[in-house]
Amino acid sequence: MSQTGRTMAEANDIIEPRVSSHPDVVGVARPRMRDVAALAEVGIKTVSRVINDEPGVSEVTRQKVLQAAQRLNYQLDMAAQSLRRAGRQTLSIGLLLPSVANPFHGQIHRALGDVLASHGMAVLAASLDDDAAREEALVKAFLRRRVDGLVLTPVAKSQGYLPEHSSDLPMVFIDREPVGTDADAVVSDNAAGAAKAAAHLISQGHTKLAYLAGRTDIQTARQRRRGFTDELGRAGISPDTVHFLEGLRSEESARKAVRELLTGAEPPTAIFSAQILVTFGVMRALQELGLNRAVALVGFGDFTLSDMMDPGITVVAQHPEHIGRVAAERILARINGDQQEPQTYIVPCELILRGSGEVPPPPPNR
Amino acid sequence: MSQTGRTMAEANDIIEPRVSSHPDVVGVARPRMRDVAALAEVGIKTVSRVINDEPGVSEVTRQKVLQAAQRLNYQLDMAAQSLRRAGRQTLSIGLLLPSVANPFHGQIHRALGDVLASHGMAVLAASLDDDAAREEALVKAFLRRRVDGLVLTPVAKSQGYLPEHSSDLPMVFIDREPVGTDADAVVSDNAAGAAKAAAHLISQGHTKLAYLAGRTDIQTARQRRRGFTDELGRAGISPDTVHFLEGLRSEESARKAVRELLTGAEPPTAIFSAQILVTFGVMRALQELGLNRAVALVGFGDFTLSDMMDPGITVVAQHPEHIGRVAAERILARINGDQQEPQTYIVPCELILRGSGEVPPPPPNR
DNA sequence: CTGAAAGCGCTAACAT
DNA sequence: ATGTTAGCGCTTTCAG
Repeated sequence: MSQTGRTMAEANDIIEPRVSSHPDVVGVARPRMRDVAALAEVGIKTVSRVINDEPGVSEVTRQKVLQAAQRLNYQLDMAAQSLRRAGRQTLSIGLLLPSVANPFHGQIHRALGDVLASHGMAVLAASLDDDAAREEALVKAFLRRRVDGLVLTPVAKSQGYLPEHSSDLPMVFIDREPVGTDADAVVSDNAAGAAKAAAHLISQGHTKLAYLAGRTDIQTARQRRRGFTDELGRAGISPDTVHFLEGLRSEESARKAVRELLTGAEPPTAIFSAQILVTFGVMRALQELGLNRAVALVGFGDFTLSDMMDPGITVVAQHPEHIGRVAAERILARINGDQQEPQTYIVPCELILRGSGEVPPPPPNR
Repeated sequence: MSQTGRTMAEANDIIEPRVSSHPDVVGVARPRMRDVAALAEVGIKTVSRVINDEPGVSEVTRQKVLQAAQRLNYQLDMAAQSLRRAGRQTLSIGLLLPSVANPFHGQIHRALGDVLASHGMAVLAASLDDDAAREEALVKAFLRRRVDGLVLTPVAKSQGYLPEHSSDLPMVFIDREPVGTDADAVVSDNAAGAAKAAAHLISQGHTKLAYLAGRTDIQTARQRRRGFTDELGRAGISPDTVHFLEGLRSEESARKAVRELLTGAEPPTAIFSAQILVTFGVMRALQELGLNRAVALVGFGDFTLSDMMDPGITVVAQHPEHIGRVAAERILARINGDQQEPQTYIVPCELILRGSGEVPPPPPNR
């Protein structure tokens, strides 16, 4: 009655602490199922059944195994498990964000992580920094780790670098839609949000508007611009009377641009900022010029303390928790075999009035 | 000359696309080293050598293998690799934070992730929400995934739940020191930072101070309080003249507390807030009471737009990037076998003057 | 209800 | 320089 080459008596008496093979590290190697089986005096498969909550084990045996596992502080090795298991899932997904330090994406991460954690799934997170080369490298790194799925904010112009059979790998794009690949996407309703901002400013009586934005090469920026200009059209405002200042890559460049805009000819009476850093730059410029209560401002993207500004900043708020939650649901569905046609899920934006967007235009006289 | 039971000719001609065993998923299973070996007409070990950049392969063979790998879009399976490889490392670490949505911890995450990524290591991140039960559960989940190390912000009163041989698992605590476990820690110099704040307010002539804080049961809060009171002692200010309001668990409770404080008897002329949400509450209360330019404020913890407030908020800034970087270096060192005595690494704080801390006390007359 | 044997994809150790 | 074999810790398959 030998068990894996060791009698039961031996199993109880002789504990051979395998020395860790780690360089410079002395210590006892972590126990394996064999060790638990030996201690519980059962076969290894019975341990496997107990650990995995499979049926077909008597309660007595179960308890014996659980006690042995506890005594040895046994922890299943999921890597080994997933190597053999049907489906071969690793119960992990890869998350690629512009930066985990960015509050907007941090909130997405949080919501997504919570949903996935409740399904026993782990999240591997990495920051891209709008670096297309990194995007490709990190996707490959995640593939080597055999993640069950990928959730990413694409920065590369195209996701054509993905292996042809990428359809095998569940993927959900967030914030931006993919290019050159067909996959689910979860995005804000950028066009409608920007349109709401335009409509709001127009409803306050403004006609001399300015549209300020950052990068123009990303989809979200184009959608916001389209929503804004479409609304101008609906309101019968000629785009010629609107200042479009784009390509503002930093808070500082936005600040300078606004200073020039407002001290130049035909200054606008209301500003829409399509990007959060641009919004910060606009706020600075208005404050410096003492125009914060004289020029209206609506910003795309909410932020902490927006209501503490003078005046409070009216924004088009995105809902990162919502985006994260939907992305989590989609990736889970795909992992579980959902084969429906890839689809883009649109999360609505919300116009939040706080004062800056309700600054009226100056009286028409003179 | 058979290769894994298949002749070379067959290897080239017959491609047997194993069907994915995934439920409802049709598709070709990802290629293994065997497949690459067959295509390149070499042994599997040669493929292993090439893929892992091991020496002892002729350039010609190398190229043959690389081409085959590329053609099949081969990606190494790191899980299988780590199962057999010496050292058995998974090249991943677990990161446990209060919340990945918290900007302070997001910045730590970012810095840590960058350093680790440059060493080919992945980061599994999870949010704890100050839930001790979650801490333990998530640590175990990470252990099952065989992370090479753990970086965590402890919330449990003690880390005694860790397996006895936890010394085998490299661990670095951040923001707070561990209890009941001996491990490296990387923390802000909370005491010195709070002392700087106190010294600054006192140097501005304030003697009627208030100390507001959140939870009192965490180490960082106690250290800040100690630093603050120690400085009072050095300056010869009796703690009896100082209001200590602690246990303010939210921005709102801080706001209310400050309103009562300032409308009550013996109002302070300067406030130190030991926690960022408390700082926000204080700012709100001061603004509501119209006292933002009349009562001095120094807050512990920097935040976006702090300089845009009226007045700018003087803060004791922590350096999350620095904390993250040091934590990454420590966990890497430990993983690589560093056996030195566990140590606490203290990252200095910086007092940043922006106006609110430089509000002078009211003139003594009356 | 239980367990022995085979094998997941890979690398270590040892051939050749 | 290259290949063969065993085995990492686990689950599958199949036999009791």
